[in-house]
Amino acid sequence: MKVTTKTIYALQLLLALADRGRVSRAPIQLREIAETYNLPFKFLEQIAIALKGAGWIHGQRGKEGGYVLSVPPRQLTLGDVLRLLEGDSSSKSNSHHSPQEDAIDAFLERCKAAMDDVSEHTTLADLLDDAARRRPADLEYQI
Amino acid sequence: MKVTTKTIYALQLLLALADRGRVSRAPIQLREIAETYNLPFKFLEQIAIALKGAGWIHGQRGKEGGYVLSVPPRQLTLGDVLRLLEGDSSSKSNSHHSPQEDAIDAFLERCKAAMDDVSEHTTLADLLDDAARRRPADLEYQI
DNA sequence: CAGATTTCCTATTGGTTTGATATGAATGAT
DNA sequence: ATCATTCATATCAAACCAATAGGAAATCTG
Repeated sequence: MKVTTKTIYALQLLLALADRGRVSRAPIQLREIAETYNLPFKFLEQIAIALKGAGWIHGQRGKEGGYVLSVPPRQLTLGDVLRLLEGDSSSKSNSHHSPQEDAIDAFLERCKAAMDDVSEHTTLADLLDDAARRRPADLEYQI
Repeated sequence: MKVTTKTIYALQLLLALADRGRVSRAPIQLREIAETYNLPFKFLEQIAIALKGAGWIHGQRGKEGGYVLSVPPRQLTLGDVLRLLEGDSSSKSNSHHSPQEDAIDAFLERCKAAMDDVSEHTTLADLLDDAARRRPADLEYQI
């Protein structure tokens, strides 16, 4: 029902990397992203590691290091991101099955399915496009 | 993303009251519901008070007291229940509006809207029917 | 009226999650 | 070598969650 700020930050990070990746292939430092978007650097670090674990970004260590998106933005669905960061939530382990509980579970499952239908059909590229659309035209050239 | 057990219990309570309400108009005690469905009594009490506050159930105090559903099951949507128990979550107060954040917010809003579309169109009566459908036929007559 | 019973109300507790910071090791560019 | 950066853990405070506790208020029965 409620999405954590960790997930929001992750999306912002992915957005930033995708945005920069359109222009240059040079790695981008977390420190810079944290500053430009006003995000807690150390927290971002943890999130970046998680994203790296999923194989979506590549981290280059050392000086001049940073992160690069390692997946085409059109190929990464926001459902993927939500699933990674919001836990699996598929606690099918409840062995008690009263008809009432089953009906409730089924209802909640339908809610989740409706949400998934949106998130699985929205890609990072879509999000990037939407952000660009919301950016005033005269800022398009500040890149 | 994750629904609390409080909400689950609330739905079970409403289901129980709706089920009993089809037969008799006598109030049903929380103690009994807690026992038959194996729910923590004191916790149920709090939930019942919340549901009463929303005007969906009526509480009768004293001996032979209990709770009665005070709303037609077909009129109470599960969206109503979710909204009451899962907080409002409409934290539109964020005055910082980078295009990126806006795009992310819009995406999450679309997810929520998809969920709401299901929950607002599912009523307690639907849930009751579904539970009855899942109940073996030979238990229909145990009432 | 007296007593029993049930809802109503508020506080508190233990445990988990969340958001964030701290510290330092590993690694790579120059 | 040096420095900057990712990588990896550990820790912390605050918030939230599930549940319990204790009693006040109301209402039925006798």
